[in-house]
Amino acid sequence: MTCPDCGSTDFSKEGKGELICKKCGIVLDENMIDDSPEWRAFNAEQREKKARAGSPITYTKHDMGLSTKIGKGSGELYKVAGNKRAQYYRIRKWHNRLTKSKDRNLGFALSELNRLVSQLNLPRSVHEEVARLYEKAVDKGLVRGRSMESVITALIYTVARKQGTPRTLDEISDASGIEKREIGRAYRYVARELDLKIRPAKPQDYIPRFAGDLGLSGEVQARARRIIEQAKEQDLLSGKGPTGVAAASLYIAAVLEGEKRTQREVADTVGVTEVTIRNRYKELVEEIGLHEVE
DNA sequence: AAGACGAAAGTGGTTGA
DNA sequence: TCAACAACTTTCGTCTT
Repeated sequence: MTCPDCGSTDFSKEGKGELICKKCGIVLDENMIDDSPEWRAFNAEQREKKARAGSPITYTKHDMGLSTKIGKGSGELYKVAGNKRAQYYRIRKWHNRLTKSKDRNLGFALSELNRLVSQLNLPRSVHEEVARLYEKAVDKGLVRGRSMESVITALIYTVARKQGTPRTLDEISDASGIEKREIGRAYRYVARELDLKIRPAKPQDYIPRFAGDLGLSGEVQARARRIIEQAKEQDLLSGKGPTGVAAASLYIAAVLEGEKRTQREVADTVGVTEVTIRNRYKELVEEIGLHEVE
């Protein structure tokens, strides 16, 4: 940022809550929120002690921010009696080997997970859960013979759906660059092995996101939800793709609420074709008396 | 001219023998 | 492993606004 007055880039936070240009003295911002701690520390030890928040324990860091080591450096083990020493060395060697290879795997996989989560705009809870399950999958040796990426993407697919923020296979495939077929395979395999109960995605879960993408109001969303509810009561949805249903109900709701979008617009953002929208839409209009349009 | 509609043929995935 | 099947897509011609 540059000073609008003199073009200088040199600023100081004079006192608290004000941003001042060092060259011409103009006050650029006031009433800023002061996020520095209210306590003072005079050395590293005090800082450590007074800080109330450290980095949280998290599965998204491969060692949860903590890791185990047996004996620090070379000196530590001399405290152990001579005859046991060789044994401890061996234990340490293997411990290191095991955790190193697992760490490398996890480190790489989790950075990929990071990338995908942010690209797909998934909530933190999904991120955590996937990281947790991935570690479990590694421990069970499920990644062998499959690429880490495919397992990660499969888990994202599963968890996102389970937590009510589903992403379509297409979206995940686009973001990860992995074939839908491959994701599907890994997904079934992992779900079976890890004993994840998965139910088909609910059309409702797609509503908020796609409505947002289409710039539709809350009324339209509520309307779309009601349409889906009615359709479900009449058993119109079994076997139908949830995205198609979501798309059609959004389309109808938008028309009814006077915020019409074209079938093409809806189809493109949801990722189905106009034809599918039309088919669902026809069924819905027929079966539920939706003639309050005029 | 753009959007909506629908028929027909093609595709990928599930199911049941 | 194979064939049958339903859902969905692609393509394209026609109708409506």
